[in-house]
Amino acid sequence: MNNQEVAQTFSLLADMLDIEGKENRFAILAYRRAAEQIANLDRDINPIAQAGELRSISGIGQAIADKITALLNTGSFDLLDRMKHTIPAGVVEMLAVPDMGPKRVKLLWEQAGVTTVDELEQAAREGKLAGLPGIGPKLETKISANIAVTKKRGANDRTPLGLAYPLAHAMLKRLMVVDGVLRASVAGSLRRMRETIGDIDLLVAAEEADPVMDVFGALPQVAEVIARGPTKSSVRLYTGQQVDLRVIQPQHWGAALQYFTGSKDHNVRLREIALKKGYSLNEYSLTRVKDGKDFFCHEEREVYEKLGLPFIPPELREDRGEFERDIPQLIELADIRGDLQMHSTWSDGEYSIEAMARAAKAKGYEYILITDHSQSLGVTNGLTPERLKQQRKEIDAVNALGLGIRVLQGSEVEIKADGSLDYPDEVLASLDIVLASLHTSLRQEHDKVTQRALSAIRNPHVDIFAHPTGRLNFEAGDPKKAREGADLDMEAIIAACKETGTILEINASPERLDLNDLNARRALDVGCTLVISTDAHNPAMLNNIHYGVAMARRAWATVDRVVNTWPLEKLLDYLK
DNA sequence: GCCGTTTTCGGCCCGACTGTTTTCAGTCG
Repeated sequence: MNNQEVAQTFSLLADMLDIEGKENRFAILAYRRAAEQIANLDRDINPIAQAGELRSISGIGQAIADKITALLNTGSFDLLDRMKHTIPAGVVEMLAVPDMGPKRVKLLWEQAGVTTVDELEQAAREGKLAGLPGIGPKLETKISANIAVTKKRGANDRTPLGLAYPLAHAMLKRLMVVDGVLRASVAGSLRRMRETIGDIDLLVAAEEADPVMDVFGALPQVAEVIARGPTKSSVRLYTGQQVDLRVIQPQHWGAALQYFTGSKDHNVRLREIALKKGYSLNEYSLTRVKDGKDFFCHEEREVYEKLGLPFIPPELREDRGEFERDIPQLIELADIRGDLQMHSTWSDGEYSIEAMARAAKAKGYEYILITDHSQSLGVTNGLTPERLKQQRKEIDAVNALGLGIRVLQGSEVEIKADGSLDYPDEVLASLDIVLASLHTSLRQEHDKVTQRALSAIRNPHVDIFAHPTGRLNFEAGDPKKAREGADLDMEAIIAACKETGTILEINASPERLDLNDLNARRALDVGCTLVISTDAHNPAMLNNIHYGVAMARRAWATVDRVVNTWPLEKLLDYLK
């Protein structure tokens, strides 16, 4: 069982206990916290369990550690078996329908015999829900509509960051120019730059909420207004996402932005710390408990300052150690000096080398690496060794133009299905920097694909292992199309990169984000170096670099560990 | 069920909105 499967098991257990309604609610909360910590773990839980070190994970005590051990060894544990026996799977699935929580699910199951989402849909349609305790005609209609939305979107359908980000900023841009709006920001998981986003959260400061709410509800992206109160509106977009807007008074800005950025677990920890220091924290202010005095925070930073904490950047607010460890000076967008993966018309890029160089110079870069595909990747017009030589002449010519940016020749060399590279060593040796990556036969079984990657990493000519897993979060033009990455032994890959000095790429293309934050953090913990590259196929795509920087920040990366923040001389020295 | 720079026992974050309610329960984040 992998980490996500273990986490889902405890989340399921908590759901079942919630519905049953007998267990102490804090015990259920403990199961949920454990699930969250396991999902956020940057290492495989199996070796941790084998070493008997599960209790070193925050939120896991002896009881849960024992359950995890049994789960990993036997596939289940007693309480899980008992609960699965007690509560039908279809009953738990009803929780995925909005407005259906544990109480209503239990009510419908026990008093109306509803045991699946389909039966719930039918019961709602036939008017059998209204009249049950606490349920009237409005809720019945709402549940019916919610089921339709759930079925259309799929239960746990989070939106990839790269789709949610432009959507949210387009809406925010419109809200910012509403009369009376003083400040506006995205919040929630989008501000933390998580790789997937649940609901989109927007925060606005204004004296009057109504004009903002009016514009919000009438935005062209909005299909339906779900809720509207004096400070909060929720809408559903045509593209399926829910967007929550909070409008607050300007003096509440700092506390509100902190609160709505989350994560939930981070905020719970922060409020616990506040209470220990004598303050109660909510989204409006810090309140001193002894005399009820309110301390407003105009800036988010003041919330942390008042509690005696360093400012914690949004990307770190996941309860992954940010309260225990020193907060380093994280890498920033402005630290990037060059882009070490991009394509030109020599293979499948859309612009000439000169055009890419000029665009990179305009971004303030000092160097770029042209990394057109290698010969075996036919669909991309990959380069033969002969064409590589011709390309070198063109690169020399571009460098002779005096554009103020250094253009290097590289290649994104295919790691073939048998683990060999697509160019002989003497060709690789002629390149300034060599990337190796997997595009084909990604579905090879675990050991085979891992060995294949390892043999490339161990080739002394290979400098960078690019978009390591090969996963796709979505595909431009077809957002629903995604694919899992190769089934790599990431721990072995990271160890080999550390041993050989091979650089691991964070591919900043929003379709990839590969390495993701957890893998990148593990790589840094082990001592690897990283590079953040856009894989641009046109000048506009160079701007995707911020997604990669965000992943690196979520991995706690500092400039000394990210090679394309270095001056070119230092980078080339390192590669020798 | 977890946890401790007040605690190894007694706590465990806080508020908005809706629908069903004559004062609040349920859901959500």
